[in-house]
Amino acid sequence: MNMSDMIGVLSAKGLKVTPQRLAVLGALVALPNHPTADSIKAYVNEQFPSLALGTVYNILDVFFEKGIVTKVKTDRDFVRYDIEVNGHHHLYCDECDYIENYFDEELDNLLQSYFQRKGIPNFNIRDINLQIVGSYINHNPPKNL
Amino acid sequence: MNMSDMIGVLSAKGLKVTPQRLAVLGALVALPNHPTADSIKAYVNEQFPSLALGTVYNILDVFFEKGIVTKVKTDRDFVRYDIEVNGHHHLYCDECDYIENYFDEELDNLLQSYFQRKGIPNFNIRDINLQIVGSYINHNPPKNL
DNA sequence: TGTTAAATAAGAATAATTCCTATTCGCATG
DNA sequence: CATGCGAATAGGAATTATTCTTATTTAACA
Ligand SMILES: [Mn+2]
Ligand SMILES: [Mn+2]
Ligand SMILES: [Zn+2]
Ligand SMILES: [Zn+2]
Repeated sequence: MNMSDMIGVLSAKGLKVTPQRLAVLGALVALPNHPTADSIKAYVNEQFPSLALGTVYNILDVFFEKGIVTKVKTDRDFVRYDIEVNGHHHLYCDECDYIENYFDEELDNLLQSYFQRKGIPNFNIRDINLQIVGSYINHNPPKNL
Repeated sequence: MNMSDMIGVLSAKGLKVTPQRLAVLGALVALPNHPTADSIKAYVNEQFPSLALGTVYNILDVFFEKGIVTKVKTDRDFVRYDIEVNGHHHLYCDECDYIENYFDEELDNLLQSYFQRKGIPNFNIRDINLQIVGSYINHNPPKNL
């Protein structure tokens, strides 16, 4: 995603294009591991020292409301953000805090047909996310959270 | 789960049997909706006013370490606890904060054989949890979080 | 270029959770 | 049953992720 793509993302949602928003969007694209607000701030601050943490939260909230990011559920006490808004699943590493995206159309079709056939009484399914927990072989995770 | 079952659970893990631990265990059994530390305290305090919130957290931590409870991942800023430690999935209601257990052996077999066949490169799967997001028809959730 | 509503910076406030420590208590031992 | 000890608890302080507040700045548009 290049600069004009990012400007397009913001404009398309009716958001003012500001350097702060572009920087946060760029961080979300650059950081591979579902970053926290804090790690986004740290990343952006290298080039843009004046960005305040409160502003990062404001921007992420707006992005969330507009569907530009999603939040990733963990059992730790902070939220992680995800620039990938198309439905996908996650690999959770047991041994570190790495969370990797997992796309699998075949799996999605399998699940869809399973629940279409079987259903859940009294419940309307809108979305299904798998948390695949385990560990990498020869794990060498990126440093950034 | 009755009182002697609960005493058995604690003893089996080498934990001292205290009234506080029994009360928290009882609350976990009684509260159907993956309660927070705070709602466990509120529930227990009705019969046991002296139980301190810090003690609830201590006890839940010990239970977690011993595998008596698990933590349920949400995108809100507090942790919810689960007395059901056997592998299962969750229905997340869109419209309220209800989280219901979902057991489905057929589904588990389906997933297991799928991943046995397909695998994930460089990753060892230990556990798979589905977050099934949607809404109940005619929803009338219990009051307790 | 000037106007204006929206966005930001900075710091205070909030709330879930953790930490600290004096006191209490379960339980093993005699 | 009494004693002693290490573990557990109560209560409050500390921490920390997140939210709130407000004065200042700025992007967008006429
Ligand atoms: Mn993701
Ligand atoms: Mn559960
Ligand atoms: Zn790892
Ligand atoms: Zn509901």
